[in-house]
Amino acid sequence: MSQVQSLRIESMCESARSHVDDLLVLLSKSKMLSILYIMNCDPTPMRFSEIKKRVDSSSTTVARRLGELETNGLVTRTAYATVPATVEYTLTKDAISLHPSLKSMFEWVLNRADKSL
Amino acid sequence: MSQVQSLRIESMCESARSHVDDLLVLLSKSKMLSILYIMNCDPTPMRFSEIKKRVDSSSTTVARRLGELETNGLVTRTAYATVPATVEYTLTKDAISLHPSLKSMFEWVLNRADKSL
DNA sequence: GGCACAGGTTACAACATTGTTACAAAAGAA
DNA sequence: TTCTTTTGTAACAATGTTGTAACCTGTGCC
Repeated sequence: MSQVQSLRIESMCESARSHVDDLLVLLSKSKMLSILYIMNCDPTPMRFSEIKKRVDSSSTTVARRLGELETNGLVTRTAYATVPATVEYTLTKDAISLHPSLKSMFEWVLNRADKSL
Repeated sequence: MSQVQSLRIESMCESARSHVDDLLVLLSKSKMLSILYIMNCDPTPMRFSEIKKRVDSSSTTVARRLGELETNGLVTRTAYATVPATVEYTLTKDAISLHPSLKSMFEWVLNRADKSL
């Protein structure tokens, strides 16, 4: 293999690794796993206030997380021109496909939390 | 149900919820999922330097993460009086039981990272 | 007009986390 | 004696993240 090819492949791997890292950083942000889990458990469009109530965090943080999820194509945001405003968030297919992992991870967490009581 | 009972149960739930939150905070710390995944994929005792190399982070952060994992009963640390010092880290049974979730989560991440190239 | 509501945004101060640098211990090799 | 190695720790400055408080929109209701 030429040095050029080798370098190109290496840089591809670098790029792939950085994408992986980006995703892990995204998933590791505070409340992110909770938001995904909550939305996955109740797979109907969910309103901002409902999500905020369930994850128990500030508007700022919830808005930030939802924005990041939207940017990364994991949720879609739909605003309705009602009064007062209604906004619904829905998980995309990609996010839904994460559900099995998320579910078993939360089962592990719940199980462990139980034991430590 | 008496008010006392109701309060007790409520406080138990509060306590359980806080344990869940603590675990999620732990798992959401930087490099934590990577460390658990790396160690789970190669389920033999792993040395500090090997972990550090594979997660590609500073000694400080790796040491902090491993310390937190040990505190939470997810890894055991064994030091050998060789020269220079040798220290091996092993996942506990509890951490190993997280492997299926972790594995499918990483598959999802890798899959998504691939697509975004 | 003034208030309420949902769903945010902005600015900012407080707090948390990170990597860097320097250091340490222990003993064998040069 | 000094160098090397592994596995860290301590201090600290830089950076990142959080919640709070204030504010905004648009409109129906009193």
